[in-house]
Amino acid sequence: MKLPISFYRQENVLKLGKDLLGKFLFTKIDNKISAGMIIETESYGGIKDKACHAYNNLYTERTKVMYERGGVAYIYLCYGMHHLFNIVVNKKNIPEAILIRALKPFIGTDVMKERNPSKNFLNGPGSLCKSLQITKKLNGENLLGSKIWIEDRGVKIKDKNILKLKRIGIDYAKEDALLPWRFKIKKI
DNA sequence: GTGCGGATGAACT
DNA sequence: GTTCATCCGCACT
Repeated sequence: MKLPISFYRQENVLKLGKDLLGKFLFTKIDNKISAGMIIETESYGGIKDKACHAYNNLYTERTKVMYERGGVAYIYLCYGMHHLFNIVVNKKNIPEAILIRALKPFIGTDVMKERNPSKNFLNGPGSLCKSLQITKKLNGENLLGSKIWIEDRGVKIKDKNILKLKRIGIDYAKEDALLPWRFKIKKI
């Protein structure tokens, strides 16, 4: 079943980063469904997090989506070539989001490989967006809609099987770059 | 209008 | 571990 809106409105972005592990991200683009299980996330903690685009309450055309109520998609272009998909959480005007970094194939593997022939087609935030055809067109899209959504299929990840690691590619955030806000399912 | 740096990926060693 | 392709968005003038 689709995650209810109340899930996204919770106020603990770190708990949500962990809770999203084992959930399933779906897209339906051009009438083709593809999906994967979320196995790695990173939490971005609002105006006090130097790694967050909304640090210091920065409000621009790009970041405004993060100020929406939880339950919408924040998608932007990085390095001029990669789309990155984030889940906006918490209340309106609290700009917190969770970046999806990796998925495990579930549905529509052939379609995904066709869109992204690379070996790591769901490993890495830019790669998985290419495979699921997530583009800026979906920026601000409601995650309970019919184009992009997240389902709970009863998979439970125990806390002892979750690795807590520092986030990647944000060295400019100085001390915040060391925060263990990346969550990953331990390989069994 | 202009300058500059980035929440990356792929292909290397 | 390294390099580099490649261009949007932010902050300024």
